[in-house]
Amino acid sequence: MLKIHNSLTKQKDIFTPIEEGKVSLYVCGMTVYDLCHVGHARVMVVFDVVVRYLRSVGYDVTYIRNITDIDDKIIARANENGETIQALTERFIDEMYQDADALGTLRPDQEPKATESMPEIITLIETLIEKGFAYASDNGDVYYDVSQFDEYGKLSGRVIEELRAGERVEVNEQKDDPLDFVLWKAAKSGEPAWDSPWGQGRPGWHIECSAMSATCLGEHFDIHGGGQDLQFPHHENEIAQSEGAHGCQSVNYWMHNGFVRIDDAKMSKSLGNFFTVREVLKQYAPEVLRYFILTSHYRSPLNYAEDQLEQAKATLTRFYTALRDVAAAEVRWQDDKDYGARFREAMDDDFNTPLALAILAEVRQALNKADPQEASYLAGLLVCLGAELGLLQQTADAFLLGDDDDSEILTLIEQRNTARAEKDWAAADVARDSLTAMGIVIEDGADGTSWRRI
RNA sequence: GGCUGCGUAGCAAAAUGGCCAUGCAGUGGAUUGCAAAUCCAUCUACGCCGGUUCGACUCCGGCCGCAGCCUCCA
Repeated sequence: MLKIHNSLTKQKDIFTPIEEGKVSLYVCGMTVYDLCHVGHARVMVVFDVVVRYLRSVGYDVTYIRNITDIDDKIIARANENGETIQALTERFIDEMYQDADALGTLRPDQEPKATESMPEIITLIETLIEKGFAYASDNGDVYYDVSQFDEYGKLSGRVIEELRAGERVEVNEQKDDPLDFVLWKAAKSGEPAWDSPWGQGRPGWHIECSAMSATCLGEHFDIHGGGQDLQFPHHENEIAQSEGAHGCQSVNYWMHNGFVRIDDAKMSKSLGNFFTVREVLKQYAPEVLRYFILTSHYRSPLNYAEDQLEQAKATLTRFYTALRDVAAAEVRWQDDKDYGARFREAMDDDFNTPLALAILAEVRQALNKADPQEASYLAGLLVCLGAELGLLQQTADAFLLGDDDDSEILTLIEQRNTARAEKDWAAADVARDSLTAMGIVIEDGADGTSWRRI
């Protein structure tokens, strides 16, 4: 029985889909004006695992992740760079795919873009005005009237009066109330703009997700995900918009993943303390980053540190070492009564990937001890369990050896083995020292010498 | 100030009212020409103070410390 921690109820709820056997999932994606950083990687990997797991236990999942391709930052960056908004966003959408693909994340079923959803966005704003949840101001802005939505604050646990007391909301003369938020922004000169009943303008940030989720998944769907920082105000506002306009509950389960931190501070663009996925992948295999992300539960903070990546790398090396030279059998983990059952228990408990990885480690150890027939089964089990986490899907050689030229390595190994055959240990060690200097580790086994890169 | 969440061994990270997490690192042993890999064994825990209980890392209360949100942010 799958349980999901629901930000709306603040507890683990038993997951019951709206329509039996089907799951509709919407995840807030990237604003495309720069490269993805490790925080973005976490969202991608976490929800990738959610999708993989839900599918593996039989759900027909529709996975939507939007792309925000128009907003203040995009406009500012395009101006800075002296390029068009379209050129900028297309470039970074392409970069995003490079990172997402490297990390082995499955493509969402649909990736709606804000700029391609204008009719839906405008219709939604019109509905909100008709129903009295929104008002147009003199300058062509349209605002959501927070006081009209009784349940405002239900997701983030906020109370309107307290927000007002906070006094940190900037005063804007166009708004009736400082807490009201913008649905449609009137265009300033030179800004990209779309026609609307309120004049030329562009959508506010929150409205696009309400429009696109309803378009792709309907007015009421199962799971909405995103980073914890989106819980307020973005998701709170999304609820106000969707539920105000549609008059029904919009989302059953809200999932929020924790932050990536550096030195105990949130990794963020505004603090400037971020690593891009691209930078990390220069030094580590994508699978290492993915493994690192999954070593922590998705709701916990994840402290980014190089030695943690080294640990992840060492662990993966052991997994692939165990898989090396074993012909993996075709196995369905769902049929395995021991490890498979415990894996399911772990994942059913709000996607507990650290516990799931502990079970994979047990399989690995059993595999190392097993006789050939059992080994083949356990290797198959390991690979198919790994698949649900997006791990262990390469060949052992691809991970351990890489695909750089290895002729020199093979020559040295041959030299060393010739020396060993003659019991010329000094010469053998010279060859090995050369290999060590090249970052190569040698392993003499019963049937020959194998090697791997450090 | 308001609202969340967290504090587990050298590092990372789970579960659990009474028994093993797990990974990386360390130590001892087996194995090896020596290594590596592997196996066996093993050392380090539950922020502090009270309470509930036969028994608490686990439940309750207080304290301390940390992070996040309240403003753009995955």
